[in-house]
Amino acid sequence: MADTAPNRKKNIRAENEALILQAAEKVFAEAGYGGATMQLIADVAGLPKANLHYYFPTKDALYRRVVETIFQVWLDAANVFENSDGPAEGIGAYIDAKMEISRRHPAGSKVWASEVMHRAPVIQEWLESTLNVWTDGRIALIESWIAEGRMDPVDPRHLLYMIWATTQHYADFGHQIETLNNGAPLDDAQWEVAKTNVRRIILKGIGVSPG
Amino acid sequence: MADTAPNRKKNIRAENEALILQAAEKVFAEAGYGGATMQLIADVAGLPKANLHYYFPTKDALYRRVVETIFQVWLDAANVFENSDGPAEGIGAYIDAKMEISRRHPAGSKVWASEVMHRAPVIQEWLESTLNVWTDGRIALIESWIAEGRMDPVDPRHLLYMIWATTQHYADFGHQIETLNNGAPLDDAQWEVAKTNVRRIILKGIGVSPG
DNA sequence: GTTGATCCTGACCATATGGTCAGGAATTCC
DNA sequence: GGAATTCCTGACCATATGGTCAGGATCAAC
Repeated sequence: MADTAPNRKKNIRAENEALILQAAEKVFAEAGYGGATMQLIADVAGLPKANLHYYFPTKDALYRRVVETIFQVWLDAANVFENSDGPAEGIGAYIDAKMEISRRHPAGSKVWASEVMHRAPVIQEWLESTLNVWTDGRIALIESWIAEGRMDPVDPRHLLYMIWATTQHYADFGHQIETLNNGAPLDDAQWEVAKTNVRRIILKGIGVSPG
Repeated sequence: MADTAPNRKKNIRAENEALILQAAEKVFAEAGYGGATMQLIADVAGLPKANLHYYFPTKDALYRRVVETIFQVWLDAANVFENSDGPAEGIGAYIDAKMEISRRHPAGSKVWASEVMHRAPVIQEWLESTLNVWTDGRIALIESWIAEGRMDPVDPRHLLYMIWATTQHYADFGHQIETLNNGAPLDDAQWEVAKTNVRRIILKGIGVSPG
């Protein structure tokens, strides 16, 4: 109680924007863009609807900000790949990072999935530029590993798709997984099993012994 | 032109329902339940909106019928597993079948994904019963293969998740894949590469030599 | 060609939703 | 303490959407 009072009005804007963005991410994830309502987001954030429009002029603007936030998370994880020494470390760590995102940031993953399923009205440009470049870079890296005989000659592109698909599945289809787990979310041990299985099957599948 | 005229009014109901269901699946897939409008579905189907309500009383009823159709497709593919002789054939054929569905029925896959992401308002009961039973059965089968030493001792549940995730990814994230393929859908050869890679990596990953 | 059944649809309605705005409350700064 | 700035919000509006309905068209059967 000694550190909330002092900031009053100082970063009140930042705080409220964060509050709204968090609520919005949750609602957009659970209802989709079309199903989400400003009123519901306001309720989740615990603010009057008019207040949302004070910070974010339109629903679209709010949605865009939510999606932008998700890019950042995605990019952060993507960089694990960069500073790696080889397939075992690079791909293994990337899988771990993406599994961790699915666990800690499931709503973001769902918003991304929803966005792409709806033909990426907001991130299309980003897909064509940043993601495309990133993917090509990673493909080149994987091809060099293949050329050096450090892994099987699989198609790098489809390997990436498999990693994305499998890791994001734990977020996007979390409800289905929960249902098949007697209605309970995966606990720590179960997440560990999931992560280990994904890493092991993929790494062995491409001829890499886990390092 | 000799066989459409005679049936007039005969199975006109069946024909129109099919037409509407097809349009609805497409629209629900692209816009989500909340974003889809009866008007747009009507436009896609080429019928007046009021006509939709003649065949389907509410948007919800129409959506349910669409989702039910998708179950059927899913179940048909699931049975490939049943009549198999071992992991190489059973899992390999299952992967092929699911890849084929992603290719031929992408809208259905998206509707399914959307439904699950929104906490399965329609199919929850089905997830808890049919899917749960099916999954347990397949897990038991895989465990028997493991016990017989015909594949590595992986966690069968997470293996299934990986297969679902990877194969459905080609439908649900089809737009992203298309964008990363210079804006063009995968052609026949590319689909073959995708299928082969998925099958090979997973089968090798679980210690099965493709049979 | 009349009857009964099914199919079709333009016009209409009630509601929900995104968005606006005028006026007021806090807070900071001098 | 008062001026300037930022923040807040209840009440309101225009529009879009799901859904209704009365009346008409079409068709098989006889």
